[in-house]
Amino acid sequence: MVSKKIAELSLQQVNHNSPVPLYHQIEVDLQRLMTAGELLPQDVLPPEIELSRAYGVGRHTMRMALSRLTSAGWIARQAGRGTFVRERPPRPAFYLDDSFTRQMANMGMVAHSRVLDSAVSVIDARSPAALQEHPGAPCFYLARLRYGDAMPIVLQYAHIITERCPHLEQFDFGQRSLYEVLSTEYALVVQRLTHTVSAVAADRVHMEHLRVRRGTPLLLVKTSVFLDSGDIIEHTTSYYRADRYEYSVTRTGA
Amino acid sequence: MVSKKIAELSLQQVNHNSPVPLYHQIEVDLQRLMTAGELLPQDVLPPEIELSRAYGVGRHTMRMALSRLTSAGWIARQAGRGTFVRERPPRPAFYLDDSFTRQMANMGMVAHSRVLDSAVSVIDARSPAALQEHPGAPCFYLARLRYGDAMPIVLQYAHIITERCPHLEQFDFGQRSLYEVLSTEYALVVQRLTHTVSAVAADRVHMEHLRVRRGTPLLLVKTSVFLDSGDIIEHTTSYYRADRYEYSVTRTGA
DNA sequence: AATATCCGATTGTACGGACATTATTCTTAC
DNA sequence: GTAAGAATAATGTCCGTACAATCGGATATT
Repeated sequence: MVSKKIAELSLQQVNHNSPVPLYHQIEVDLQRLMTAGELLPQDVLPPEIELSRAYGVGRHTMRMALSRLTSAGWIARQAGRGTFVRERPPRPAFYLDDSFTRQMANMGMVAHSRVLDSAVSVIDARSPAALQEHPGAPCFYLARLRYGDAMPIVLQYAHIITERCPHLEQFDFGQRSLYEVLSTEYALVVQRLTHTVSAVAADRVHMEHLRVRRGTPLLLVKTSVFLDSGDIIEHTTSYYRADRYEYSVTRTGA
Repeated sequence: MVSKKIAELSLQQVNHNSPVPLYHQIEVDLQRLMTAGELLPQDVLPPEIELSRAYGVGRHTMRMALSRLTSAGWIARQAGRGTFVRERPPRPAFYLDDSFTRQMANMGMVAHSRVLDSAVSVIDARSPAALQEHPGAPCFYLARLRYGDAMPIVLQYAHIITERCPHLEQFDFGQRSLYEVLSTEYALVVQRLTHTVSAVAADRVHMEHLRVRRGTPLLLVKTSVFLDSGDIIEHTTSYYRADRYEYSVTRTGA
């Protein structure tokens, strides 16, 4: 278990005159090496004393940077052994891209979807409960069956309120994520989203589309998306095949 | 905005010969003052230099304690102003134990639980897959049926690796959360936790304890808790009655 | 009276050194 | 050969100092 040599790493020199604290400049630089693949999971960093010399800072400053990277989950340290690069560099807790496409890609599957129904309408009493605060608001409705490779995975019913993003339906959401379109085309910022996960037994509609037996347990995920104005912009109800999909979430420490 | 005087606080002296780091002894002492009400939200702590003198430690050690209390959410510091006691002492985003109790309370129900089985053992091949990286590690096993009012809600199987927290079983987790005990008694910091949610059909064991019919869809939640050292410390498998419980999570954007 | 300036209090950043603790590796004794 | 012990290497704890940055209030100026 030999540590990386200083010479093997393209450390970027710190700027002692910058108003940015030295420890933070070092944090950013090491994060760069880890995201760029110059430092890989399981790799052992050079000892802090060597790093401090290489960066031209005191040991205390170097330890400050390493300690903060430890709290943030980038690295783990063990007395007497060394400093190790952690398995998965922390990702933001907030995925703004289409998580279904991403998860399928992670599992080595190709995601695609079939539109079952779509309509431009308004919010009325038959719309999901989460949207009832905006009766009469124009909305875009989309029912899709989404596949991983050739297997149906999820049946999704999406309602998007188009009051602040007219003609949203013109975009191709096979290519772009909703969040990306809202941000670049309408300058709308997603501030918060909530997921509520439950389990239900498959009924006749699910049986047909997801090709499961009646009563098979399905994951029911309700997603609400809110803008920084506080208004809800999207609500989606999704029925996942529980045998082919897991909902997972990571929380990183206070 | 005048700060508390040292004389007004019943600081407990630290033990310089203890193997417990001084900064951690101070952390625990200040937490005691805050939970006991001797220091209230909005209160301003004495300046770090006075505190360090009062505790008989160097400024660096004092800052270390205050810095850790800051990360944990107990206090907030502002250059030029002072150190303030935060509004709500850190809440369980994290605490397993506590989160069930809290959720039941939110729904106006009284939570209690029945221990079905508990044992001190070691990780072996029959242990959950998530723990297989630590074969032979000592662990504490706890199977519980948890109720909201008189209704069974969830069947939980918890494995806690006690390698770095021996005799963890002596604490009463009806009163204290796992996170709080790890933090104050063992100076261990929870860095990350992951939840994986799936759905399964009730089998015979579930039928009996949760009092549901065979095949009823249940929410299967697997929780893994990791320390800042990168090591997993706990894994819990929970079977929730989906008709009485929803898993929900909110993500707030950058 | 309003504005600008200074000053003291407090936290933040950064340097230095000393010794302790932990894990690994190497040596030695049997 | 194996096991105990010694040396080594790494992180952890703790102390000291110096100066910078920030904030609030007091003072001085207009």
